[in-house]
Amino acid sequence: MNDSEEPTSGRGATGAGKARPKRADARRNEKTLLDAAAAVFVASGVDAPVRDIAARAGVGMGTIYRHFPTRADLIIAVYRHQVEACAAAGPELLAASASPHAALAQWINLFVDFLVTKHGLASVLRSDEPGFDALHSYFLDRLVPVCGQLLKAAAQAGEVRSDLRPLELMRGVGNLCIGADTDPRYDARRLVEVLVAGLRK
Amino acid sequence: MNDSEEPTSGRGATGAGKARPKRADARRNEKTLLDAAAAVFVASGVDAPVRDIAARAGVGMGTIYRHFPTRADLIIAVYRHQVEACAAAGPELLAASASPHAALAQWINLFVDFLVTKHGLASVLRSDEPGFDALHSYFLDRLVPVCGQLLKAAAQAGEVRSDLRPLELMRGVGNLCIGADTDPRYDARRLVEVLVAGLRK
DNA sequence: TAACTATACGGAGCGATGTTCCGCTTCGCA
DNA sequence: TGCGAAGCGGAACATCGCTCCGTATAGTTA
Repeated sequence: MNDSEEPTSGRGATGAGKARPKRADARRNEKTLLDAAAAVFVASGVDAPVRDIAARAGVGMGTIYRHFPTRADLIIAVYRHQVEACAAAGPELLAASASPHAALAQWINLFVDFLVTKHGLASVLRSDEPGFDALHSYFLDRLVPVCGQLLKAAAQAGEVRSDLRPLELMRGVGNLCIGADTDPRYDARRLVEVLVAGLRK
Repeated sequence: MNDSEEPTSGRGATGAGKARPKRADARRNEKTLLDAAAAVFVASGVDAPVRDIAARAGVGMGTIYRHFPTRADLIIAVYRHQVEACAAAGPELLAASASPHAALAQWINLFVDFLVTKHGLASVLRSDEPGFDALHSYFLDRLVPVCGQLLKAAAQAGEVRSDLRPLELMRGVGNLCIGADTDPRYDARRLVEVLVAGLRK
């Protein structure tokens, strides 16, 4: 596919005309912005103000918003690689593991580790906050099918109940991870483990 | 206890001097504000702007903030009765039910019903949002002990695993309820049910 | 090399929101 | 009836996400 970090959707919306390549400074700034955003997210959490990211990258607000139409798009771009990796791990685990339920559990662990290590990502994943639909949708669109595959395999093996949709499971796991990074008394991993245990028939 | 709806903490902070009673108009306004807030919360969700509540009550911003130092304090005051009722239901269920695990499950259902019917309450319950510590703390302080009692009874009866702290269970259940009111595809009740099932030894 | 134009940039500014501040009003007591 | 303290209203402040538009520059072309 297109290997450049494009914000949200393919750009070739209007007809077949091949899109003009971006100017050199624009490409440079996009990279700079992604790096700055990643650094700021680590330092201050995913909720960090857009202004901080712009300042860190040494660019103006306008620049950030031309490259990433929305705060959510920037977050998506920063974590796209890791989400893709997580999605790819699903089938691999299923193939490598003897029991589908074990594969499901391992895959969910992967997802939880990802969420828990990104300060505030889980919080921002919940749909309600306006403007974050794109973020929510991206995660769900990408991961729900994978989860569905694992869940279906486990259900067919008779290992788990079959009345739970992958969407619900994913959102449940995501929700359980909220706040795991700010309160040491709250161990999201363990709760997710309990949830996954509850899946068993 | 003190039957007046006091914002956050007992007011008699400074020494033993008995606090002067509030002026009549102040008491009236407090009631008006609580009613207005409850109505606005139902209509627009718990995230409704403070200005809307002030407008609905026909008072200025200053008035709201003198009675409730923070948006969170107002939310607490509005839902205090129901939270207390939920807390009181714990021991009753434990006494009435044959199996402690069943009592726990029923009690959690009560809590989930409460959360799910208040638009946006669950979202606002997560600690991270600054200024909402009070809300988070109130719910936890009030309900965690009750949950602990039920959990302990169930553990002692050998019905559930004993390595999960009540705080974690409560936060997990609360988190699972986030977004249940905005997305019909997400059934929080069922997920909580799965979680509670996972508690079983 | 020198114009010239599409592209990109910067940051002031807008609208929303939570919260604070302070001059004015009103209650309730003497 | 007067007066001080309690209470009130809402303008104003700080912080957000995001938009707009005048200016700068990359890259092309003569």
